[in-house]
Amino acid sequence: MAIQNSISAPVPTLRRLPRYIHVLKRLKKGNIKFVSATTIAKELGIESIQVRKDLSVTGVTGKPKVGFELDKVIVSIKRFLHWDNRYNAFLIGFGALGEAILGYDDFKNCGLNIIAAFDVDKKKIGKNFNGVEIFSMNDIYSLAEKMEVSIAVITTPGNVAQQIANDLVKAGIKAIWNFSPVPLKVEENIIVESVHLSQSLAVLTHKLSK
Amino acid sequence: MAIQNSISAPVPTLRRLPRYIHVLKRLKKGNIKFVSATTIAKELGIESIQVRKDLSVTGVTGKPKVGFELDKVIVSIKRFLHWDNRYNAFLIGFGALGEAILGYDDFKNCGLNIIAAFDVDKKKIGKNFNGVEIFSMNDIYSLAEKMEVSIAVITTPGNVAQQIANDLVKAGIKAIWNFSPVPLKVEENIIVESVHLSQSLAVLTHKLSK
DNA sequence: TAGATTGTTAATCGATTAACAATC
DNA sequence: TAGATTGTTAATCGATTAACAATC
Repeated sequence: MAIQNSISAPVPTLRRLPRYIHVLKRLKKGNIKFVSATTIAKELGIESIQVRKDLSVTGVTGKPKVGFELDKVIVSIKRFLHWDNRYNAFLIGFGALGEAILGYDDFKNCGLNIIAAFDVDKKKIGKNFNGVEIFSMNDIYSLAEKMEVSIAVITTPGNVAQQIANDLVKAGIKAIWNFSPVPLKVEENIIVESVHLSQSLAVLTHKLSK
Repeated sequence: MAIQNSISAPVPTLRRLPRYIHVLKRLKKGNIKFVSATTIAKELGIESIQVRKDLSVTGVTGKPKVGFELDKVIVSIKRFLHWDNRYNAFLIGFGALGEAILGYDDFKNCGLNIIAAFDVDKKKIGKNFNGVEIFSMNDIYSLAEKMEVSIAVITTPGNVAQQIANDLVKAGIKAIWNFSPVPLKVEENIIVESVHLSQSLAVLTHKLSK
């Protein structure tokens, strides 16, 4: 099987694409059919040339003078991000953050299909949240082997995150969305995307004068 | 009063600095006093030259052959990010995400001091969580005027976020940590730092082959 | 001392922005 | 048609990486 996915894009572009979807969906409610790069740019406070460059990587084309067809752009971005299907996912750690993620139904439109959650807290195990059952941490490996899971969302404390990651990789997981504070070490072909809110906070507080 | 804060740094550098603190604190537990840029880099899977460049912006210096003194680096980064003091903050929206943020005590070490929370849910109003009282949304403006608040953490749905931002800016807020999905429009001198988890998810799913 | 590491200056790389022909 | 907008190629900008002298 040949390695596909040769079509890539700069990470900053990938990160802007969901913002375009958001704006476009909002405009769509106003019954608008076509939109120019300038309009999208204004909504987001960026430059129109950047919007055109970004959209071009998804393969969508517009009409000079007219702009881009809303629906075509949305479909094109979604396909490019693989948001036109859903990857099965495990949620590891069902604290407040885990609950926030599981409760946010819109992630279903972002390729994420959480099919099981895991926690150490016996009071939570066996319960059901938003249609997803919460299992014991001990069941991760066996369930991961049984089910077809691509993504692990790790919201546990740092001290257990690496071990959990190891287990999941062994069980065949392909990608980790890491909310734990530790830098996970995994083999080359495993995708790790980490969210560290303190990084965002650093940008904010640094800009604030004392 | 002169405008200070002329010392700046690239945003990617600002975002890496908290990661260094995390690694350094971990090493400190092992009773290590000095560390080389190479060691830090290896822990994070990046290049040592990048670590040295990043650390240099904070003003800290190391000793050739020996490396950097752990404590000196931590103090230097914290000062640079203004994490050596705390900014008073309001948390607007006390859903699962708001609870996760309020419950994460380590943000206190990242310059963030949440002094009040706000929600529309009458069942939550008047309650206390992690030492912070939850008020009615209607009290935001009056309380913001009374208290010395620098930061607003907005975790509300998108449809009310802009109005809340407007009110808070009028009441004298300086920065907004925005978790709502809408792009907030505020006057030039207000700092807005947005967290959109779908952006991170886009990077992950795009890399995943179908 | 010799070797390792810092810190600075220069080179490279990649993303953003500009310019402009093509086109509806 | 004239004007607005796309899409592509080139120029600029800024971050990353390389090179290397200074130094403990």
